Amino acid sequence: MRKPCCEKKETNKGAWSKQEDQKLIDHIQKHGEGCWRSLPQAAGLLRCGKSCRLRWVNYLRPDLKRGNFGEDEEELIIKLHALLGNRWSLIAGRLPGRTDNEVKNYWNTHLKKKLIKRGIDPNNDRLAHYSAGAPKSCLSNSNSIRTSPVNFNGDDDNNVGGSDSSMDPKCNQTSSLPDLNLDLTVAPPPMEYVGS
DNA sequence: AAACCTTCCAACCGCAAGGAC
DNA sequence: CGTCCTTGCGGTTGGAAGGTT
Repeated sequence: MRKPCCEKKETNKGAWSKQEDQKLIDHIQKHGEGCWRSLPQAAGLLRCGKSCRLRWVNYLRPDLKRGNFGEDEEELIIKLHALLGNRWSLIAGRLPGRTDNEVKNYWNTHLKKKLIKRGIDPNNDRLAHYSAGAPKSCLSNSNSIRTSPVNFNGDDDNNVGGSDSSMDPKCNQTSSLPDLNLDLTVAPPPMEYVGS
């Protein structure tokens, strides 16, 4: 039986206070990320490392974009989800400044409904796309996203098609799927995202 | 104005992968 | 090689905020 990550130590739960945020930011700015296990004590926080990591990754990181998703981002999420399924971290990895949690929430609250409106089953969008009835709006309306072969290789940790042998079989079908005409390379951010 | 309902998002939980020993 | 520990991921939940009656 695995021990809970926070043992029975007295740790805070729930929403983070500004002081806690500041402590975490200060500590990471001084020492960098890493060793989340020991970070709370070192930073003087009554939180478990997991909680600190989540707070940093999802909310405090300076490179986070935040704010509404653009249409390009929406379409990209939809396409990536059709290809990858609920692999939110991979999807988020293709959206600079977005976190897996943010993408997941956005999918569950906005995009699911959007797909349903389009007549696509969001739980089965992959099948829907791959069968004959894929709505044009999903796959062909990709002017904003360059069309070229899927690029998942390189030095990226999120190497999808490569070493990830745990990938579910459906993902391995990608090589035999119809040409989805997807480009998953990260293009330079559109101007609207630069400097805002 | 108040009660109730719905939506949204930050945070938690449990599990699995991978590295260290 | 097996076990333990840490990290990261995805699913789920709780509560605040906004909307409706």
